[in-house]
Amino acid sequence: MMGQLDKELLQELLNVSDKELTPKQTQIVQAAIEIFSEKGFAAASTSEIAKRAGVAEGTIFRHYKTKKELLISIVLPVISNFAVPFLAEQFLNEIFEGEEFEEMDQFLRKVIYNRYEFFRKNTALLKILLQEMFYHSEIQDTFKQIYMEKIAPKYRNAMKRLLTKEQFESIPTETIFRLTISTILGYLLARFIIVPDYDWDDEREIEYTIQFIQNGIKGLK
Amino acid sequence: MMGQLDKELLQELLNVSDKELTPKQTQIVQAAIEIFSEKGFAAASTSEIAKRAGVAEGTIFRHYKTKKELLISIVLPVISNFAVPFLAEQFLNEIFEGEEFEEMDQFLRKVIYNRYEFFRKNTALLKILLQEMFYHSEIQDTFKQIYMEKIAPKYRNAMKRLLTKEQFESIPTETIFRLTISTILGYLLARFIIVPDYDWDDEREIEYTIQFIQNGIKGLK
DNA sequence: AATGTAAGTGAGTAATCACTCATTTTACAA
DNA sequence: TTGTAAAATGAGTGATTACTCACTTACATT
Repeated sequence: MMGQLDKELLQELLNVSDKELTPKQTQIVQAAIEIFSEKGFAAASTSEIAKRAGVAEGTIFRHYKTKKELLISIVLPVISNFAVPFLAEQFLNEIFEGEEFEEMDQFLRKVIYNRYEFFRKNTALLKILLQEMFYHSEIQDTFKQIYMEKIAPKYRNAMKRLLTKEQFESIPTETIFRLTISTILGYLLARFIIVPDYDWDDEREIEYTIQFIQNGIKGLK
Repeated sequence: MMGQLDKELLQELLNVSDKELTPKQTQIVQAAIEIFSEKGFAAASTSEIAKRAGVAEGTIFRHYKTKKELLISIVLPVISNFAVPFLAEQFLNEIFEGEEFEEMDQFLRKVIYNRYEFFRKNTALLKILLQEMFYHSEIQDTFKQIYMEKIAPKYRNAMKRLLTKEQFESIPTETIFRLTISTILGYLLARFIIVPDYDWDDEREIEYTIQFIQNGIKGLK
């Protein structure tokens, strides 16, 4: 189960604001991720987390004031990583270094394969995020802030390059963003969270998904 | 809050297998829908449900053996109604009575406007379904059964009419279904559950969504 | 080796949980 | 009006919950 967890993201989780975690604290975070993901936050008990972590229940509350604080410390960093294609300068630069021709194709392919790996490595964390975002305002607020400050402006810049002038001026980028993200997330959620046991032909599905988005956007007027 | 609930669906909920519900039982179901939707199943307490329903806590367990049985009795009928455009013969017949030209456009428009109303009237029920499907195998099993027995074959029939022969034979209908449903659900979930307070221009969004899907599919090869 | 500080422990606590059941209330046919 | 079965009640149950705290252990520094 934990073999699936992205080691880099875990590392980041475990070093919130330069603070080193003790070995037992690491065990607590790992156990919490597993159990929150399996049963949901509300149905997960601190006694079960302590048991799976191989730790006394009191140890959890040495490091986290409440069960909710433990959840938040796990989930908030995931949001930033979720949006990383729009945060990292380098990521978009690499796309625009290629030939002008078929830039949208490159953009989509790069984003989808990158986020595919992210979902594959962090399925448990993303399931927790997906579930709990509806019930915790801290998560919603962080999401909105990152969308407004980081994602939306960067995405708008990317679309200015990738769309025709008429399209960029007449169609709201929010709408194009919604259509694109729905299609990509629809694939990744189906692939890793809703029906992971289906016999997926990933390469084929991703190619169809890229074609679908590209032609879908191209035809908008 | 309950004013939003689809009266027909509620009626169906309240008459599971010809069984009439007592007035207090109706109040229990209504309160449970509200509270499950607000806090999630696991975080909802039977005492709070009883309080909001204006009923003694024991009354809940006169009608439902367990809290979970109450949830299941509420959620399972929603799945059938969720899939209704693909179940009702009449629905598809009306679409195919029109001109051959632009049949796909009619199909998408009819499905989207129909499901838009369904989401608008049953937001609370759909939020419960969305949340709890990941944790209760009864819900997952019912979903899979309805998809395999009802939705998939009917959708395949519809696509046989709406796609070119080459497309229908070369592209898996499951993939086309996934791409179409992702886009439609992406819109409806954003519209009613994720950011319902956004200032939505529904007619414009729906038109773009139809264009996007139609051109997206048309370009698949 | 001695000392100080941080980490870890686990029994204990009050609150809340889903659920039970003996009893009362209600609805309606006779 | 009376009899009766179904519906409703709410105090009570044991189990579980998140969280506390007095105490022990581990470990780095001198």
